[in-house]
Amino acid sequence: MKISKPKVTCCSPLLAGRLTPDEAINLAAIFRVLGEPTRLQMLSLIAVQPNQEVCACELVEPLGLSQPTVSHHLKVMNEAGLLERERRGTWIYYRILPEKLAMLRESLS
Amino acid sequence: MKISKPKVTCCSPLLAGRLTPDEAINLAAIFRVLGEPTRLQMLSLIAVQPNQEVCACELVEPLGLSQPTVSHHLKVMNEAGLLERERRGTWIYYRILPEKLAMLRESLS
DNA sequence: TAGTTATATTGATGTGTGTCAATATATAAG
DNA sequence: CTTATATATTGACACACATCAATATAACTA
Repeated sequence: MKISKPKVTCCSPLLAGRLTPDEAINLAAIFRVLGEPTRLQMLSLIAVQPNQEVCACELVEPLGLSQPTVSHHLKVMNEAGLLERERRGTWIYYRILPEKLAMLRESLS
Repeated sequence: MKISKPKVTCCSPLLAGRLTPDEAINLAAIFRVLGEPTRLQMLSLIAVQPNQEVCACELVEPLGLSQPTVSHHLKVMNEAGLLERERRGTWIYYRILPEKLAMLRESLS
């Protein structure tokens, strides 16, 4: 029996053939996550960190949003496969998953 | 005086530096357009046409949506710079603007 | 155990938008 | 001008979701 589920396979190329409804739903879900200015800013903030990661608390002040809102966006991007999270003590650090971005790039080709 | 406005310049690379709020808003607006399953299906339907174009009426039946809804999505994608439109008699034909997709690909790198 | 800090969840609220029926507009042909 | 077809607009409705305050949970420390 198969246990591991493929996390980074969702998108057949957009222009290569007619998308099935399921493919369209899955791909659109990821684009919708990127369709929020706040989340794009969070991604760019993570990307400019020297160690390519950031803890949730470090995002609240530069974004000017409440802690629950930041937590919500991080959860959304994590569940979409755009961010991975690692707990270290009290803090939780988030990193961008470049494979997911690469996959999105392919879907636009 | 300059008349033409640059249609295909909106997105600085997402991970190359901290996005300004304006950049984030502009880029997110395009991703939000792609964040709709119906619109992705429309793009893929256009892409598989032999002449890479389609008239609005040809989309209603395969999508199973009303004519106003199809018209609405076409307008959204046209205003986002993803589709160009050309009137030929009674019909209006839509084509994908590959430059826009290329620009989006770059923004994900 | 209690206290402190980081993160998550809940509930409420306002805004955005996908969808349709009905209607309007545009173009071409008699 | 009238008719027919293609496309756009309007208005209404339902649903999704970004946001916050309040609260809960988790992890560390004393």
